[in-house]
Amino acid sequence: MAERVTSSDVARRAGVSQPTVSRVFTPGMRVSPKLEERVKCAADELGYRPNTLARSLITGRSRTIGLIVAYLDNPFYPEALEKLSLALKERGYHILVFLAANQAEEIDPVVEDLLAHQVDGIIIASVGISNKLTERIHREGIPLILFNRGQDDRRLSSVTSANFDGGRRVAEFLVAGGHTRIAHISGWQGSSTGRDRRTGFIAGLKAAGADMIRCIDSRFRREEAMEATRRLFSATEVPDAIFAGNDHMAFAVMDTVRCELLLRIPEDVSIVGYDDVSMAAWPTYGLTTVRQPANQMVEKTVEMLLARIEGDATEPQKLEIDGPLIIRNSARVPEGWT
Amino acid sequence: MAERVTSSDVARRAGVSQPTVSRVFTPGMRVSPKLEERVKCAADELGYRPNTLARSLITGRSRTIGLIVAYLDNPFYPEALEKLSLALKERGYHILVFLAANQAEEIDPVVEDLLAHQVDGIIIASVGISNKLTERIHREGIPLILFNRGQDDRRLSSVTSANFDGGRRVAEFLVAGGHTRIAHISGWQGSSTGRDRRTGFIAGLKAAGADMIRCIDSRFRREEAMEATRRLFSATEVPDAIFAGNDHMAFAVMDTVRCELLLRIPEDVSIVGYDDVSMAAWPTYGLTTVRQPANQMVEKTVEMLLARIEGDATEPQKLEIDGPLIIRNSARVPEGWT
DNA sequence: ATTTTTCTTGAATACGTATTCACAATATCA
DNA sequence: TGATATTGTGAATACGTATTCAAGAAAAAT
Repeated sequence: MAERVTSSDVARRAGVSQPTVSRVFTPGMRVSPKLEERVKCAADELGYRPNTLARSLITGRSRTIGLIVAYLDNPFYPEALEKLSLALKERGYHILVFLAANQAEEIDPVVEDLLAHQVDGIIIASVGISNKLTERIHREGIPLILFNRGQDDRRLSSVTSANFDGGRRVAEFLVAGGHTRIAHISGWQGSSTGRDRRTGFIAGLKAAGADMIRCIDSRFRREEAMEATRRLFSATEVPDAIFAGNDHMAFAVMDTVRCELLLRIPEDVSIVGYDDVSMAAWPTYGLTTVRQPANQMVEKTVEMLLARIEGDATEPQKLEIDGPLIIRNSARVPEGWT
Repeated sequence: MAERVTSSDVARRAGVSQPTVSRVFTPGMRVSPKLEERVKCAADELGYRPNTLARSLITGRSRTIGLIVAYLDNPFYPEALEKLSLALKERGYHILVFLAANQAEEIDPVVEDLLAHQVDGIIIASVGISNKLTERIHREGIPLILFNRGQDDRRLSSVTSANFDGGRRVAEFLVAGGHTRIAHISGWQGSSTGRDRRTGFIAGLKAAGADMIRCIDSRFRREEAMEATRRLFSATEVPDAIFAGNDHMAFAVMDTVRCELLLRIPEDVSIVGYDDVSMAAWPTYGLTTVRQPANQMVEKTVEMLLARIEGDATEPQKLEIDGPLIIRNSARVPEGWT
């Protein structure tokens, strides 16, 4: 019933050879205007479209990028996904999406799957990859980029924001605001992103002669962040400022602080997040947060990826993009802060 | 550099023929245990994986589903995407994702693109499709399902929630709650989802002898919903209840009502949404809303799709799944409401 | 007008796998 | 044991396109 129409069918109807049809549909190939018109006409009548699979089999490139992403409940990733999809579409690439549902899930088989699909490149957002697979991918020469996640391997490229600096800047901001009992609800310490923000934060506090009263790893999870908040406030020494490892957790903290503990923000406690997802600007939250410049991050990711796919094999590189602290109403603003 | 390893390479090394290698990697084909072991061993040593493209070219099925989705800023869709991806992965299918960034965008070329990629089926979430393309897809016999969106065409299958009933139920709930100045900020009236909820709502009001004081189409957009809210409250007759066409807009309404207009919810005005995204349960919002049973919707979508792909061609059908009204704190609860 | 060059086109082939088909080898039965 | 049924395997081919390669037509140069 699904009677496929092939280039040969078109050729027959247009009275030309199959290669001619192929040339008509291959950008950059020259065909005489007369034949081109005849072929296009016949193709339209038959409803012909080149079979991408067969084309990819020949050329060795599928114009498809594999994307692995987790944490879709954190709005940063849908936003990034949207931008990535758009940027790649503009350049004629498609996206094969895999969701690494839970953190613990092994992504190696997923990557194997992508390789079997002959993707031209791979973007991995917010998850890590095993050494064995890194080796394999490196050998096969297929470009891979870690998005919003670094990994200590010379062969891997990554694009992140300047997480250490961001964490440090938050520390300076909170100390300057006169906070004395500062706590941190950190992102997953098994991830570079979570670690860098934390170490940057600690370094910033130390440089200012301050310290944290408490640090709880809530692994970027809402429920854990809520639980951590309760723990923080059930201790004898109650925090007057909390830095959350990302916005997603910061919202959880704010919800808990306001609705369960019935405290005011920022009068009783200041909250700072990380990412600047669009929700952070919603008036209900008005979250002070470090912006991850998603547009630039995506742009650079795509750029690096395509450079390695189409151009000459560039060296792997780790890119860190700086992002500003966006000041809103969830944290006390120091006097005369610029 | 990217030295591909093919089934022939494996065959040579294992001392067998290429078809034998193929059989080893084709489930359901029988090969003697001895050879199977030899082949698997050789394959491992060489790092061989069957080339999905070549395989699909032969079999005519790519085990890939095309997914078109818009409105990724409405958390309902990332949630649905995640569930869809998971359900399809379990059944051995992959997802080729296309984002129809803005509403107005023509999705026809996108579908054409999917067809060229030989997808086995197509899921379109929250967007419509032209008659011409419907005809074409119907002719080619490739299964297509509209998700969370209906369309008046006998040839199209769709899975939605019972939007009319949902709207009606909200009306009954608000009237029973004693509201007398009820307004509706509707979803896009160009979509069945937006229309059905609205007409159901109106029908429910009418049945209860009530009426709307105002209805504004905010096309599922946050900004427009905020603007609509301001308009509602700048009129002489101010609403005491607002039904928003989905949760995404309901949050916008709540933000505006509380932070700009400085009114209390639900004391001054009741707000009801539609979808029951996970955010609706966040204590800050506690949104009373009609649940779209996303799990069931996804399950049914996948089931219908695969039935048409793998099984005998079933007739197109339009499925409506009922969802309950979830009562939280954003709307006054009628006395003795069950 | 003849040679050289450029441009078009078609015949043949390759991409990597799945699938007949025929044949050899083994197992089953009388 | 001989005939038949049953596997298991390899040679050949097909899937739909892109890409040599050689040849023919047209244009440019002599």
